[in-house]
Amino acid sequence: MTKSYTEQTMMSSEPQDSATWTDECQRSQDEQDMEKNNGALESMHGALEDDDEDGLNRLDEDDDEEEEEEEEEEGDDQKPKRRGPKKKKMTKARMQRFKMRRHKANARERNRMHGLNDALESLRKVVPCYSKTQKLSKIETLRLAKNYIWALSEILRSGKSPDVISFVQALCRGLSQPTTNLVAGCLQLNPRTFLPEQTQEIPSHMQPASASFAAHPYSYQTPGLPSPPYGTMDSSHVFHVKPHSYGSALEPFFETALPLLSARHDMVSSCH
DNA sequence: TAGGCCATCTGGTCCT
DNA sequence: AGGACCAGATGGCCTA
Repeated sequence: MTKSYTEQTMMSSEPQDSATWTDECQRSQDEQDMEKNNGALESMHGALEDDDEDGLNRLDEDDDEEEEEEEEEEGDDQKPKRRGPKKKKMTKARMQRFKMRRHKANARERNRMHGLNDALESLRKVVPCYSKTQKLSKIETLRLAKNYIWALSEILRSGKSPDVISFVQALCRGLSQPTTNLVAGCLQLNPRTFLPEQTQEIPSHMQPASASFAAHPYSYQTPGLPSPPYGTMDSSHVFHVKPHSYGSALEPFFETALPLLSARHDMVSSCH
């Protein structure tokens, strides 16, 4: 899995400076002690994932005698008084507990993200163009999945199977150029056959007149996306399509629901 | 080298 | 109180 990567980053990444944390602790001697303890905390990390409570319990006991010092009586009149709840003084034990909580929260967050990524990976597998070597990005996977769902539901709704070009057009709405190429490659279709000739806000292929599908009701709007490729269908891009066999997810679809691929070779040959 | 993508850390918020 | 979820920040890796 990503274990090795995780471990690498765990080892390499220092605890990031957060304003509150560093303000509170200001690199005190305690923190230096804590940094010495980082090794122990790191090794504890594995145990934490197994729901290790021992460390915490021990720390709680350690902290008992210091727990009650709420204080922080800013006797200093020079500084403006701070609003809000008074901050507890960061004792060594409290800091240790804080770090323990953080490590546990980090571990949970990692697990959560891994679960999310697993789900995304399984989504990749049921969406057209699954490839272990050329993985779709997360965002592209979601967009393609949305288009795929829409295209399939449109087929169900209309009761008609669209032509391949229209289907690919529907799949590629709002996708980046590389992903569009990938989808086309999966279908062994030349992207030029379904991409508009000129760049437009609303590509011509998305207009109902040019496609068997009605206009996409939930088409992706690409509102101010940071990177140019998103949502653009500029046919001036160079297409580097490496045709390969259909994705595993697509095969059953075309074999059962869309028996129109027999005409695919005709179309492809007519494109060249 | 810039930009895209990703994993991780972190603090905040909400919920149980 | 603790966990889940979220979004921002950060740094690493990869590619055009």
